[in-house]
Amino acid sequence: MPESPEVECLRRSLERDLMSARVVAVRVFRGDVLRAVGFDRGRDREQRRPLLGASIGGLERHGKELAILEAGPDGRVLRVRLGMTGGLRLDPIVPGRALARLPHEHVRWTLEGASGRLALRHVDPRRFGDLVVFTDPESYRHDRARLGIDGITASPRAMATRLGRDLARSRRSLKAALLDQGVVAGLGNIYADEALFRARLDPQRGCRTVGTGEWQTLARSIREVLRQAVKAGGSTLRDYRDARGVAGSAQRAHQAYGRAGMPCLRCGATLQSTLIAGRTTIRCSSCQH
DNA sequence: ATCAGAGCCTGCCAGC
DNA sequence: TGCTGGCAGGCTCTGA
Repeated sequence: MPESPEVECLRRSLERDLMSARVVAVRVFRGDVLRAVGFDRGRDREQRRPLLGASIGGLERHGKELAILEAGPDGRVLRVRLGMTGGLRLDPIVPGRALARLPHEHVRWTLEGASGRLALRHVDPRRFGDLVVFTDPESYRHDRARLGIDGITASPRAMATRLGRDLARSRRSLKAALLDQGVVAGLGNIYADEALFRARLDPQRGCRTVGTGEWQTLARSIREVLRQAVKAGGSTLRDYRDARGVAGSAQRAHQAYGRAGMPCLRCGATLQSTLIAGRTTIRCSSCQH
């Protein structure tokens, strides 16, 4: 489902209702989507009832990863990676009426807060995503250091510096490099193509041939594409919804992704589909260089 | 260092 | 109608 704009929209749609709410019950329907790391004692408990008893202190996003933090300096952290088809949804709980398990619902948290009683449900048909409980914020942030600079929040200047630093000597193609979450975090197949299209850079081009000015252009394009997608509520191609079931409209603004065989909106040439780094890539061979 | 390919899963769609 | 193959927004491992 999601690249970082969709995860950011999901985060925002959860934030108000989850803040300060308390986890009063947890049901794990499918244990193999869940892992608890770093717990000397209580690992078993966290795997059976992750975050039980927690008051939610915050929701963070970095790249495509979402973290739900228990309040307090030593609070537990639940890291959510949605993979291709994962999602979280929030439903009010009506007294006396049980919520049936959704297809592919793997974990359900029952929360009590200012918004009343709510069910937070993790749903993921393909199960490419996972849930990990960390003992505390520090161990979570240590793990998160694998990720590069965040494409939505980083300044274009910092992003350009990071791109140049990590990639200037790389033999990889630009497309492969943008999909690497260790450089800039948050781009997936859609927004990588969109950012390269806007920057007029050929996805097949080797990183080593890219100059300083072009890294700056690319950094601006990345930020712009991601931020516009957040404003539009994310891209809903088939199944993405925020926590309240609201679809996004960013797909209407796509200029490259999904437009193979159609005319380039800049120059009119036919957009081409190629396979780069194992992923379908759409590009205009006449105006991306 | 980098790439292709395979694998992890399920759902959907086009073509036969 | 029903089957088959191909494809999908992610990520990780293997072997070359």
